[in-house]
Amino acid sequence: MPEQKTNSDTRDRILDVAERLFMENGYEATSMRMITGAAEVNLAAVNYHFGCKEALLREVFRRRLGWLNDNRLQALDRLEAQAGGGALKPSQILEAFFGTLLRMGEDKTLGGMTFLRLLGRTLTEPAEFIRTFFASEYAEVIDRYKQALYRALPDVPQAEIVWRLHFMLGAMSYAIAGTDVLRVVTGVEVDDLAGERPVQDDDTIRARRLAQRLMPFLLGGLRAPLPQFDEPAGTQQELPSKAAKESRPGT
Amino acid sequence: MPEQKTNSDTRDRILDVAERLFMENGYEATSMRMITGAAEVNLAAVNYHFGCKEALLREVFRRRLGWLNDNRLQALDRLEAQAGGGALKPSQILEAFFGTLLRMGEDKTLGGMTFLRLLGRTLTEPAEFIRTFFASEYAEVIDRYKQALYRALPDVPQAEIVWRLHFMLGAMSYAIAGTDVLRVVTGVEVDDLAGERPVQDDDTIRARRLAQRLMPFLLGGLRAPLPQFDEPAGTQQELPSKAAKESRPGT
DNA sequence: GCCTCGTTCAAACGTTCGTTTTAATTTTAG
DNA sequence: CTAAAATTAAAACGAACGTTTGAACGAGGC
Repeated sequence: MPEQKTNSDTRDRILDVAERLFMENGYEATSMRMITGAAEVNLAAVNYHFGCKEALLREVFRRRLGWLNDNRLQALDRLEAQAGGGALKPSQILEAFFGTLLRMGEDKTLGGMTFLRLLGRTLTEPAEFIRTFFASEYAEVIDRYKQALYRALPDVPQAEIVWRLHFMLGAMSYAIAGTDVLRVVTGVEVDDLAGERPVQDDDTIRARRLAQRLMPFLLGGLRAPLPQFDEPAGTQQELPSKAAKESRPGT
Repeated sequence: MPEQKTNSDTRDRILDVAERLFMENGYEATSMRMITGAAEVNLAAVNYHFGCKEALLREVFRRRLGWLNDNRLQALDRLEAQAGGGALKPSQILEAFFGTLLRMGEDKTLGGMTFLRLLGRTLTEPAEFIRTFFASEYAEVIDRYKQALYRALPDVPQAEIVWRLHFMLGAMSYAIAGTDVLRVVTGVEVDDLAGERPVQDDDTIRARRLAQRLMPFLLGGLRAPLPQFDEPAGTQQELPSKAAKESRPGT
């Protein structure tokens, strides 16, 4: 019966290798034999320790998402405690949500950029078991942050906030999913551009740079003026009270 | 005279079905037998008409991306002509790039939302042949729009513009990839929120609504204030540092 | 010693994959 | 009309897939 008691390093080696290979090739294109071969364990070890391939993928995520979403909730708790019942600033909320994630990319013991890229790519996988798994893992944290954003932006229709949360998740996932995706479309390495220091092969620097660039973008999008709907039903109000509506970058 | 069952009928039926199934299941999880079965053609017809499965996927995209990127270039040509050598407004550039795409979602003869969702999901596929194919298909249009953005935002470092272009592509792809992805994370249907009229099953309305909400977000992100870099050894604000590294309490 | 039990191992299971083959059929052209 | 070419049909190919099997291994308690 597959029941783990001891902390066999076989189990962890499988998880580490699977995490990397799922990221590099995707779930379907990564075979059990690729995983067990790279991990130098027997082919049957995966089924013994995890049951089946689907369960292996779930476990790869469970061991990381547990930490991630726990810390996200704790970060939100801290903010709300020190706000003493008042509404939080949108920037605080985004920092707690996205910053916690991006900080995982700096810590190899938390999966580093490998896990972040895997997460970004897997969020678009259409397989049903993946979608339902993510839904259950994310349900609580998304609900808490949604409520926080509702309070932080009382003048913005809630549907609009959900849409923008969606947009932000997309921007983050693509940004995370790697330089790869960008290179596909732009044809260049981001790091090679505009006199920037060549990046050393260090996930810490990569993750920190990404965070520094992503957060302003997300905040700008979140606080953008509301769209004007071309429907007969009335005109929407303008921007939420926040400033920085027409701020041009630079200058 | 026999039926109009010409060869191109078989070819197009395969392409239409493959487009839909690749969108629903992803490339790897869609088998030739699923495609030929749903298209009601013989199994060998795919290999006869397209050569192999990879070439089929490429052809599915080629017939759409050709129109898309041609129109994107034409839209940019029009804008630059009427600007008479001057710089364009960022909103014009985004409208030409993303608006052209989103308008495909309103036109069933151009693939409609099915193709848009497929495109959004496929951009993250890690398979090498897909990446190189997209790189060649997108090379010209991306370069043109990049240059236009450089001129439109002369005070913004070019590396920053490339990053934000990346973020915008990500937000768009996720938004496009469907309500599915959002439902995974939020657990709700977007259309059910905040007193919005339930959407009728009409891709035209869906695509138009998406465009109206996405464009302000993208523009807000593109023009957000530039990030402050903490160049010397980490003197940034002390955010909730990594505490409680291995916590998975309750849940 | 022997027994137990969690783990590893080599081998094989049945299924499905993308592709090819061979023959029949339809379309095209002189 | 006839022959060649184009297209479809049915069956089979070998390879790879996820999974299962049953025996062997190795440490710990009696």
